[in-house]
Amino acid sequence: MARPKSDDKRNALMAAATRVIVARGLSAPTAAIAKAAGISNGSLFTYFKTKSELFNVLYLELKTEMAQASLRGLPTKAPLREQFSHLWLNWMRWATKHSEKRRALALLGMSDAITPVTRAAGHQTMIEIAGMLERARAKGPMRDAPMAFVGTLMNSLADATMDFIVNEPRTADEHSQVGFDALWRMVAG
Amino acid sequence: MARPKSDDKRNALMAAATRVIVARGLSAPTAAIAKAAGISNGSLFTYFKTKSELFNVLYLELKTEMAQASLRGLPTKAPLREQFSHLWLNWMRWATKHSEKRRALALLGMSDAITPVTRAAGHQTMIEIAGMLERARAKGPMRDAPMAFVGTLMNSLADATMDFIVNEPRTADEHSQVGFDALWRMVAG
Amino acid sequence: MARPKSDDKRNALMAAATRVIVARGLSAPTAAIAKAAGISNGSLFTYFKTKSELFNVLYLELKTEMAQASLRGLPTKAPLREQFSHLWLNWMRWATKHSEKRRALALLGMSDAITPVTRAAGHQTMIEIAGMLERARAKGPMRDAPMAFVGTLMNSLADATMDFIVNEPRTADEHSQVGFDALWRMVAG
Amino acid sequence: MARPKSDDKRNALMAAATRVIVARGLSAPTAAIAKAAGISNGSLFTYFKTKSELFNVLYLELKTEMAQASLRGLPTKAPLREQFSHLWLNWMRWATKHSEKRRALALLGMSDAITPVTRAAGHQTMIEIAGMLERARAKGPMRDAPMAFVGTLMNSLADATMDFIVNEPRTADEHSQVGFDALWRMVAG
DNA sequence: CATGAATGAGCGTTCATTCAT
DNA sequence: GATGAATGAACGCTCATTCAT
Repeated sequence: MARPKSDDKRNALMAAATRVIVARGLSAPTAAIAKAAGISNGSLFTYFKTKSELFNVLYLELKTEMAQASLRGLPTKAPLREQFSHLWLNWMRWATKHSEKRRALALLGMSDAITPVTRAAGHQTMIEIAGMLERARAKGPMRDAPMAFVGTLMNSLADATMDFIVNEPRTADEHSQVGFDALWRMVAG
Repeated sequence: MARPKSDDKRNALMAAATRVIVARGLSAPTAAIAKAAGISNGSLFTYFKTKSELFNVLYLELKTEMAQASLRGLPTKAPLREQFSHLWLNWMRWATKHSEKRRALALLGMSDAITPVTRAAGHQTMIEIAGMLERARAKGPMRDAPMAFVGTLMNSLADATMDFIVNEPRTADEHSQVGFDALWRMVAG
Repeated sequence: MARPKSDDKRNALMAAATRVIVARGLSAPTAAIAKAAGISNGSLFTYFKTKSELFNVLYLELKTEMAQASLRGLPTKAPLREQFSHLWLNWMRWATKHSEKRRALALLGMSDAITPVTRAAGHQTMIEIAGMLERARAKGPMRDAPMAFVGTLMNSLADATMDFIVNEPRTADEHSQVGFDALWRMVAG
Repeated sequence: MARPKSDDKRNALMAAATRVIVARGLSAPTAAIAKAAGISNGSLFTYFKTKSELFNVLYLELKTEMAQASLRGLPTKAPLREQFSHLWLNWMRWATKHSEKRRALALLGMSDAITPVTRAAGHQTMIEIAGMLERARAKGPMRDAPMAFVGTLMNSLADATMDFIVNEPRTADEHSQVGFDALWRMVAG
């Protein structure tokens, strides 16, 4: 496995891509990304065979980071609602703190370049969250709806909440809570 | 007075743009759109000064059509929940029936080409829907949350529901209802 | 001969072309010229088969007008130098007064569109002036140089003088005189 | 340090631009220039950011070359008239020998693409020539005329002479002399 | 492996000219 | 004849990717 090339540069490239995608959109030239990473345009392609590969890897990395941030310090013994609330607040805080990453992730999510395989892997990173959602709705009004649907609804609510709080960082925690309560009402009744 | 600008061609252009955007994304070449509309590449520019203008006009037209479809046959005298439910089902049916338009609209919504002015006009088309939402939450648990936030949540729920039913047209009505119930629980308690 | 179409429009087209060429250069679109003339773009081509033809006709018309203006009121009985001086001042005054026409003429003169035939015809319009030049240098230091050469020199001097006075209309007459004296020294010794 | 930008290619580009501009005018496509230089159309833009920049650089380079050619071997100790004559003949010989460059320079001189800054720099290259002209006319009949005017007249005479001799290379030197004598008579009396 | 020049397909837009009305 | 929409070739420039150094 061990990557043959410099991890530093690879990371610089990821960070640069995040910044540049946010600033210039998905059509950002590879040359701009390389420049922002402090390396030559040609070198980008020794780290990622194509622009598309860079985007896929970045997408997955950001998604993974986001999922892991959500799970940090989960009070495993506490009641479900409290666990879920903890997770949700982690999630929102990550989005607030890393708004650039979150924005890049959102953009990448709608890129044609992201393959179904990558999307599936992205879902996998959230499997624990999905598990909690599953339990949360088990006795609620959505107990008979397909999980895929419920998951979609949760994600859309999370995205909407992020969209909102990113622009109003002052009241971030407050609105995060409002978002969570809304989710819980929706799912657990 | 010479050949007048043809409404047929204009419409063909809009329809072609819708199709081609869905098929090839926002980077769809104007030449491809023109060809799909059965006209020469140059002619596209007698109908729309720039690609960007075409996108803006199309965005607004689709958004307007969607909003109007939602309001069709609204039972103005009925209780609010029934009215809203009617509207929601209309909305979802339009999305199911015109899934290409709905997909194009979603893509256009994230295009850099769409100006703030166009976005604002787009919001206007949904003002009646926003009014109903306002009344729906007036006594509910979200009565103190900013309307902008509640609106965002509703839209995200609508989008998520559409995303889901578009891929499962058989159960569209059923899941639309599930989506609405979720919304109502969230907003009106 | 009698032109079948409106002389008014034809003239408007010439005047418009003059203005537009000065303002936007030789690459001025035919549509811009038509618009400036108050007619439709298509109509331009009923008056001139091609853009090139318009340019050739305009070139010749301006050149003719310039030559005729030079000869106006020529004191045929006066000594040669006085006649020539009169002509030269006429010439310069026309250039000062119709600086747009003069500028358009200069631009047209270097257009690839102007055919050798048109250029030859343009020379013809100046044949009387050439005759005076011929007599002026008959006993002077350039008596053995080819007339074509002497003519070229005179034209270049005229152009340079015009270029100068057009930008300094206040001293136009004075510098015109300086230009003429220079010419006379050069040619007649 | 990778493939360095090749001077050969740069020069090929300049030479090609010169040829193609003469052959096809100022509207010569960049692709034609690149092709004539033996490189790909895209590569032109690694050497010159825009077509306009290429034109400006070429203009200045040709103008500089012309000015330097004029000054080669100037007999600094000789009387002014002899120095000036030497310079003039150098000038005309360069024009005869490099008639394509001279034609391209003339065309570029009337291009809208050439910026005032470039034009000013072009003037600078001829500053020594202007100095000689200044001294030549110091006691002559044009001693009171603005130098800008006298300079314009000299240039126009030079251009006219070049125009003439380029088409008659056999008698080039002879007519160059005639041109110089004319200039001297005009300026120095 | 790093560099950045080289490549060439591709794009949005313009414009002289034609042609339906 | 007048109009202005229709046409399509052409252009300047960009950019992902390759390759010589």
